[in-house]
Amino acid sequence: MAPRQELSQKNRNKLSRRDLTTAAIALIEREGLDALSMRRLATELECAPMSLYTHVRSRDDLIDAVVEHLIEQLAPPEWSGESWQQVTRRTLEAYRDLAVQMPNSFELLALAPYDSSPVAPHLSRTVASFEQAGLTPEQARQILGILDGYATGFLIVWARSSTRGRSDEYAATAPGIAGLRDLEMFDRGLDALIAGLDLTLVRGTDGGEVLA
Amino acid sequence: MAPRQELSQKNRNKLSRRDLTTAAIALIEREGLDALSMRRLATELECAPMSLYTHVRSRDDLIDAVVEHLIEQLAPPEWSGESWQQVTRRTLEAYRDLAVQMPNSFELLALAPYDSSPVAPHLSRTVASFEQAGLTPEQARQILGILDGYATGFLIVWARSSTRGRSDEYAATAPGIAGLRDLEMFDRGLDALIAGLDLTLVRGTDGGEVLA
DNA sequence: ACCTGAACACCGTTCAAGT
DNA sequence: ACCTGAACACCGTTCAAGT
Repeated sequence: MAPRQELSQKNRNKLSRRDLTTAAIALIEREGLDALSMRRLATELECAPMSLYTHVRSRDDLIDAVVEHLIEQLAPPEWSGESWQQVTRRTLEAYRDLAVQMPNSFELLALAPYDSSPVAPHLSRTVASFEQAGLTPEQARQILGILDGYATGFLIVWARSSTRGRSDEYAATAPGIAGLRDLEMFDRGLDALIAGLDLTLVRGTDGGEVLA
Repeated sequence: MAPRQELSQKNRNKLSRRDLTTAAIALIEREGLDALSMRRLATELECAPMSLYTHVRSRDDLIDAVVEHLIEQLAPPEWSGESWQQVTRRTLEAYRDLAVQMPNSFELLALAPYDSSPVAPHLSRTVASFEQAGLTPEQARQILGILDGYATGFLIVWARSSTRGRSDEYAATAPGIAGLRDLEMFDRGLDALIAGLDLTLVRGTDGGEVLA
C-alpha cells in the first residue's frame, strides 16, 4: 500500500536527500510554508528529527535542496533558434507555470539568492540562452534581471493571495482592489515589458539591427 | 541622555504602539528581519515580553503596525496635474527610495497582503490618483498591479542582496551574474515597463486619445 | 554510514495575578 | 488600563550514544 518499504524493527527506511525534498514540498503544498519545520518534516517521514541531519546539513541546506528540486521541474534553458523575445517569453511562462503548480513552494525558489548553489548555475545557463538569441551580454544581464524582478514580485503576491484564504474583511473598504491580481494580468505585463525592453534597451542603445 | 523617561520604580515607561513599531524597525534595520521576535523586542524596550501584548494583539498585529508605520513614510498618493506616466513613475520611485532607506523592513511592506488593514486604503488612494491622471479604472487596476509586481520583486531581491553579506562563494561558477541587480537597472526597467504599458494597454486597447 | 533521545537555547502565547 | 512571571507547546541544533 505504501510506496515505502515496511519498517522492519526500528526504522530501516533508508531515507535519501530526495525523500526529504519530496516530503517537504508535499507538506508545504498541503499546509503552507510555515508548516515546514525539521520536527514536522520528521514526523511526516516517520523518523526522529535528528535523522534528517544525516541527509541535510541544516534547515537552510534543506531549503537549498528543495529549491534545487524545484529548478529541476523547469525545463533546462536552451535556445532553439528563436528571437530573444520568444526565448524570454518561454522562460518566464515556464516560471509562471511552476508558480501555478506549486504556489506554496514557489516562494522559496523565487526568493532564493542568485548566488546560492542551486540557483547560480541555472541563472548562468539562462543568460547564455539569451545571448544565443542575439542579445549582448550586458543586454542579457539587464533583461534577465528586470524580467525576473517582474515575475518574482508578481507571482509571489499572486501565489500568496490565491492560496491564503482571502479574508474579504477589507474588500469593502478597498473597492476595485479585490482581484487586483490575476494570471492574465501577468501575461499582459510580460507583453508590455518585452515590448518596452525592445524599444528602450535593445533597439535604443546601440545602432543595431532594425529587424530581427 | 535617553529620549525616554527615567524608569522610576519598576517600569513606568508608558509604552505606546508607536514605540513598538519604532523599536521594531530599528531592530530590523540593525540586525535583520529574523531578529524581530516578541521576546527580543521586549528586551530592546526593557520590558517583559507580555507587556507588548497591551499594545498589540499578536505578532501578526505588530507586523501590521510596522507596515502602517512604513506606509506613513511614503508621501500620500495624490494627483497634481501630471500625465499617468509621471504619476506612476513618481509613485514607484518613492517606493524605491523607501527600499533604499530601510532595506530590511521594506520586505514587510512589499509582501503585505493587499487586503490587510494598512495596505488596502493606501492602495485605493493610489488607484484613485492613477484614474485622475486619465486612466480608466480597469487600466489603473492593471497598471498598478503590474508595476507593483515589478517593483516588489526587483526591490526585495535587491534589498536582500545589498544587505545580506554577499558570500561570493559561487561568484566564480556564475560569471556575469554577480551584480545582476543594481538600482540603475530598476529605473531602466521602470522606463521600459511604462513605455510598454503605454503601447499595449493605454494606446492599444480602446481607440482612445493618441496624445496625452 | 545511518539513526536516535536528551538537552539547550530559543520562540509565540494563555492564564492568573499584580498595580 | 497597564504590566508581569510562570507555564505550555513549539522551534533548530549540539552532543553523546547506539547500530
